[in-house]
Amino acid sequence: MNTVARSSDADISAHDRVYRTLRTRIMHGEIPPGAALTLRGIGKEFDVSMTPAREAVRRLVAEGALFLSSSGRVSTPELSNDRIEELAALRALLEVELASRALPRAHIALIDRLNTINMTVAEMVSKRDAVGYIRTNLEFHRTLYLRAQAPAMLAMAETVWLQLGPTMRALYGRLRRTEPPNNHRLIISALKAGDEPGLRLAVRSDVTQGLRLLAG
Amino acid sequence: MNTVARSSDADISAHDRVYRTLRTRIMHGEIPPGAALTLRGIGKEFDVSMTPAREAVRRLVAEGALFLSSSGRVSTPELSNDRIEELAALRALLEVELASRALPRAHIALIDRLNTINMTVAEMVSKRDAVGYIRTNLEFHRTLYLRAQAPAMLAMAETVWLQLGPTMRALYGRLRRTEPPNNHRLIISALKAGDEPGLRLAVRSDVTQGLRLLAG
DNA sequence: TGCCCGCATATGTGATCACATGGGAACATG
DNA sequence: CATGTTCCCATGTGATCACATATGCGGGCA
Repeated sequence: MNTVARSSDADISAHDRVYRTLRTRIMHGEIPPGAALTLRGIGKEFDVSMTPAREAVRRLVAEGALFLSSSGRVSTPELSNDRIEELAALRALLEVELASRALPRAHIALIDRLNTINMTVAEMVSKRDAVGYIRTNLEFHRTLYLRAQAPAMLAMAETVWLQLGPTMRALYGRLRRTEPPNNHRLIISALKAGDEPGLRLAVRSDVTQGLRLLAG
Repeated sequence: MNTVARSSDADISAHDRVYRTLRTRIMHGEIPPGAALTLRGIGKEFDVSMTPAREAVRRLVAEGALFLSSSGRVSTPELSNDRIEELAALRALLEVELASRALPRAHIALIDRLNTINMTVAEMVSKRDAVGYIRTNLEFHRTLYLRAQAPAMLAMAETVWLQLGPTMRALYGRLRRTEPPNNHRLIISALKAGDEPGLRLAVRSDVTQGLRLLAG
């Protein structure tokens, strides 16, 4: 089977399909930290040869989504506390700016959509669905930041999410909280009121809260 | 020649050698915007097959250093003004934070090194050596930011430098200025004085100045 | 029983090949 | 001379193979 870019499968290249699927899995916390991946295993799962599997893995390594050992083996990263704190600081830096830029463009339709997404987030929390929570929580943030019209900045924020994916699964998995997200309501309120300082504070709190309780 | 990881060449893998070389070229502005690259051409230059060339290129595309057309051809990016402004804003955001974190650790030895580097920067400016200027200017910034002990943040800043590499070459090439970098002296002064607000302002000015004069 | 050594194999790396396709030059046409 | 068309080849994609080596397991030895 030497078929290249077959017109089924939406005309997408093989390595891109593999890349996108793995990226989503990692970002949403579907893979725990430290899990090993093999090129032949990936190839077998996606029914492709090692070549596209290698390209997808290389790309994910470049984005910090996967860790490459000195012998070339790949696995999801196991982040140190220092690294987690640094990534949290990066989230704060980037996302506060993104929210601030989105504020003047945040009309009522956006706020409605954020409210709807936030209800799904609360549902995931009550169901203790860690992966669902991470996915909808990121959807909440991305929906807001898309309004900032700053694609490079959003891409950087998503890269940070990607790096934190497996760790977030581990953290929220052991967290066991049931309260719906209070900071999200603060974000929506600040958007409604056009309150920029309040928005910056709410985003910063939302982004850094879950990562503070590590310390072990 | 099927030799894998031959012990000469510092035991570094072929794709890594290609990657590092291309990355440095791009970041230092040795390649103009819109220049096309081919896998076979890269392979021929580095005396490797297409495989490591592809991996290196993929990685650089993932970092935004190269642009991948819809048909798979790769070239250095030609950035829009909006994109340049956004990347400048990212530089400001990240590098102000890095400088601020480096400030409490900036002892006299560091300031001496920065002064030395800055003399080389001035020399490059007087020689109108665009590539040399970009290289030493980035060395100035990296030397300072290394003190921040924030590797993820520094990596992000370097990714932004990488994306701006070819564009910086084009901008400074048409700039033709001869004044030595004044903002660098302001940065050093603020470091000596332990003046954090002054440092933040100086870094922000230094980072955003050269990119303001585009507007066409 | 615990530890170390060796071997089999799983795994990554790089080369090479077959193939589809897009880009650009050469040519034709108005 | 300008513009559209055709065709060839340069180029990217993916599969497969050969090879070096790290990993991990099993057996032997203290």
